Amino acid sequence: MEYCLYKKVLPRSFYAGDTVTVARELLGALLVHESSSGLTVGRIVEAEAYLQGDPACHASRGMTRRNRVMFGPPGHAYVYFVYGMYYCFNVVTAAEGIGEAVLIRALEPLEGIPLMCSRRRRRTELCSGPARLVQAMGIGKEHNGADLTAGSLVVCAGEPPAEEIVTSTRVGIRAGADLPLRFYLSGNNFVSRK
DNA sequence: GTCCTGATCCTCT
DNA sequence: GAGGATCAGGACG
Repeated sequence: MEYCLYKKVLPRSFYAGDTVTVARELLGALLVHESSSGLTVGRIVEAEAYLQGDPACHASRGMTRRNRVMFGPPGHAYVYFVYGMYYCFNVVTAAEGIGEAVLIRALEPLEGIPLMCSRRRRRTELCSGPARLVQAMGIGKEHNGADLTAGSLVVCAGEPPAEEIVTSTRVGIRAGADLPLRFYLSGNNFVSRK
């Protein structure tokens, strides 16, 4: 199967708008990573919005060295280290100066599945969870700040999803736990949690 | 400086 | 279902 990658890359303007809208519209889009060890592609099936003024958002208490890419121009990757072991991958949204982002929580593996298996050292649950997909896609801290509209790691438009979008509360947080800022594709088997 | 917490996942029981 | 792995940031003093 072939993808016309560079025709379909989502433009920066896609990310510049309302973060909740971007989070919903990212469902069905394709995350593409062309690395030295091969191409991996996954369809985004689950995402969470993190907003300015939202206590769960890393940027809620202003800019620090860690979160500064969230305040930069939209369409860049914000990759951060959690729990001493794992990385999570976010897409920076909203205008420059506003610290908002969308956490990608799950992908449906499409291309490079053998490579994902070898990176994950398992054959199931390759991309169903934020740290899992980062591992399967070969994303690392070196991608923090990477431009997602050009380069080896990009987001491309996919087919509009046939599934309905379900809204729920976010996973794994305490502050802001009641906010309906998690979105996933109904019935999709690759979502991390129902 | 020290302490604590965390947008997680894996391996047991 | 529970606990461990493992470390950077942020809050405090």
